[in-house]
Amino acid sequence: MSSPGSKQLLYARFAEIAKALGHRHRLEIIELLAQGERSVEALAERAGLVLANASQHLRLMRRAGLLVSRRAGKHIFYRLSDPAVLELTAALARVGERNLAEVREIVSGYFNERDGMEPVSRAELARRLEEGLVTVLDVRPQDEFALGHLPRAINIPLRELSRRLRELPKERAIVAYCRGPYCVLAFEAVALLRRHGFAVRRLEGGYPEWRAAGLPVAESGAARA
Amino acid sequence: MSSPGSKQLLYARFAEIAKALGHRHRLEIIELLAQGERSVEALAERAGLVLANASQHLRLMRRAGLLVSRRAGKHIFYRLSDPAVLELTAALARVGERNLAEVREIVSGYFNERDGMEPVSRAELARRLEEGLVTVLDVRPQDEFALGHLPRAINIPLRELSRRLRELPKERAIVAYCRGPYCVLAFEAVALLRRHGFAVRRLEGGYPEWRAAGLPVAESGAARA
DNA sequence: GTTTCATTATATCATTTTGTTGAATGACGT
DNA sequence: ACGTCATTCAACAAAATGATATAATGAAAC
Repeated sequence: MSSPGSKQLLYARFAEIAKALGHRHRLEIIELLAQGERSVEALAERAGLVLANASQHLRLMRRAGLLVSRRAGKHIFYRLSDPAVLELTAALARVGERNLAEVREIVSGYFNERDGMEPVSRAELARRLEEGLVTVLDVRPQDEFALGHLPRAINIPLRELSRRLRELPKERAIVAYCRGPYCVLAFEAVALLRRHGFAVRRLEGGYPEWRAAGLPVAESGAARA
Repeated sequence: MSSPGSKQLLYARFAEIAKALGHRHRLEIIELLAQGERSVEALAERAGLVLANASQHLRLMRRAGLLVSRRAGKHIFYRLSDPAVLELTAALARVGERNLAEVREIVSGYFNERDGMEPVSRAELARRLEEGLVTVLDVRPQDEFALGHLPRAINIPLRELSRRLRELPKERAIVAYCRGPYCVLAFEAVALLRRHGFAVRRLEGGYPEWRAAGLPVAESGAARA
């Protein structure tokens, strides 16, 4: 070919980005960062990695252009470099769901067993929120809720849910959400609440998808260090 | 976490897909397959790989769900499993262009040097095609043209272009295209034709993007083995 | 049924990636 | 300046990946 290698160079860079996505733990870190900026330590703890290992993964993704970091005091905070990163992981998931039998089995097995109902679309929830007809339940950990959440959402982390059921209304519709399409928290919450007779459905996607769609969000203002 | 590992399984699968994209040669193979179905041998030759090596890469991508294969006679033909694969590589490129300085430099260096003008958008070309005001030039190799091309496009492979200039009109606008956004053929063609005084611009993206947008395409009918 | 030939599988080796440990860096508080 | 602490770097072993040569497969042609 007469190509002078510019394409080769570009594709080498693009391949690096793909490689940076090509690890279970790194995809999980991206899911966490989609909730908002976090320190290396917080990410390591949440992802179940030792600090140095998490640091390695983060550095790799930063070099690939997926993440950016900033220093604040003695902590270093990472965040997604660009909303396009979320589109990228969404495209990855879509290819998987449509072309890998095993993925479809996991989804229909585990996830549909917890919630066989269709999720509530973002558009529908936005409408019903305006009408004030629905209680929105955020089952993520408190710190993630603080970084940003749906308007008027109440936060009951999944692990506290069973002992805080009285905070939820029985006569109103509830819509639960968490980190994203493959986050198990909302599925578990829906299964638990249904067993207790609540009228609960799950939101399509999670908080990052809601925000990426340009819908209104709220912040607790608290954690912004 | 209380998660029973379903998410881990899913993310492991998704990571495999990303890994399958994480190699320069494999991205190039995908670019080629975006033009249409091809045999292992044809792909190996076009990508500059030895057969066994190409076969390995293809198998890997098939297992990841990016490709599917079918047997026809003694040849095995691969193709993209899903249009979502193209969306995935497009998302990859977008993250690269927006977040890697080196990518921007290559694009503005090599590519913009050949064609500093804005490309013609697909919508605009579609409109001007209906009005019959434009000559569409496909500079890909003949066999790729045969697999599908823009309506009324004429095919002059780049390597024949300089000795077939008389086939092109001087007084009409020309729009050139090739395999996709990072294919060098159309850039080289535009540079060459401008030097010879033709009024030529480049199409946004290439044939795969045109077809993915749902715009009309033509086939030479020839190569369909 | 044997031969042919495109493709895939296997074996091998060099290279890269991953995870761990412990040391080094660099900003902060005293 | 000094110690403290979060993060990164460096060094290692284990695992994976990539490329090549060669063998095996399996459909097609005779």
